[in-house]
Amino acid sequence: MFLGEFRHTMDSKGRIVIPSKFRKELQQGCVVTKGLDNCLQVLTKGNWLDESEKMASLPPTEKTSRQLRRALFSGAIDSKLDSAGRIQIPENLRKYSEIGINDDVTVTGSGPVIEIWSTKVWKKIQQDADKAFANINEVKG
Amino acid sequence: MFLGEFRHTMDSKGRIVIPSKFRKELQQGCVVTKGLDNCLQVLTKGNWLDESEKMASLPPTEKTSRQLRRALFSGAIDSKLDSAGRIQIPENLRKYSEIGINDDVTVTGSGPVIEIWSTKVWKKIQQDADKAFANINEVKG
DNA sequence: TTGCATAGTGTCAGATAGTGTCATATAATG
DNA sequence: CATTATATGACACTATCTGACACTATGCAA
Repeated sequence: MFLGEFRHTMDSKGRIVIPSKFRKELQQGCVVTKGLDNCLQVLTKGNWLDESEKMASLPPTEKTSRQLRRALFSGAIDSKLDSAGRIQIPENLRKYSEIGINDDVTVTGSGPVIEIWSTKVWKKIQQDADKAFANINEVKG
Repeated sequence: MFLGEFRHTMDSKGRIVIPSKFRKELQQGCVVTKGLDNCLQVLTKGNWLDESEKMASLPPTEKTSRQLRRALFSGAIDSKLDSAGRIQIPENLRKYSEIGINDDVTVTGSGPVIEIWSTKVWKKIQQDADKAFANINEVKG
């Protein structure tokens, strides 16, 4: 279970530090994939296998299932922490998440997965989320 | 399991570099065939046997399955990586995939298979794929 | 058959991207 | 406050990619 919010930066070689609290669970390797709203997700090997098995079993003759498979697998990368607790983010995922070299990054624990955000994007998302949350409470009274 | 997305080019002799992460699994030789949606597929010997058995077992009375089978078998070549990790793409497959000499190529991991795309085609496909992926996650989430 | 043209193969070297390690700075902990 | 752990920048090192080029094989024409 991953919890919390952490500020980091992407180094000049495209690497991001994973907060030390998260490292133990990822020691056996992890998979980085595209998440919604331009974030990246980091999954443990176990979680990834569950996800991907669903996809692999879809019939390849169906166009949409082919598409799903492509999106999932091409947007994923199998990785591991280096000795300093960092992971390398490949170019296509940097682009997808709008995280450039030396940019600020927010890493959040989100239950079973870790999410990585460009801090710029994160702030915006969080404002929206707060707003929605406030509205719900108003309605409920 | 093949994962990720890589940019390369087809060299002046019709060869394509296979990303280093994929090479280990292909060391024992590989099979290149026509894939759906104008891509080429690269399979390990083992996966090729599985796939081709599946195809062979499709009912030959169905017209589309006959067509699939013909495309799959007639378009297939068995190949191996050269010392620089490249494979030679024969003319008929270059034509099928719309990859010309010196063109940009995108190589994607798609689970059990590797797909090779003209980058031009891939960009289109990827948009669709990402959309399908986003939709399914919205519903789930 | 011989010579020529074309396609494919093997090898190499420079450029670049990725990886590993270390030292310092900063933050967390007792 | 002292001590430890963590984060980040720097740098050297390695692997990979790419383009070049020479060599081989094949087919075609003279």
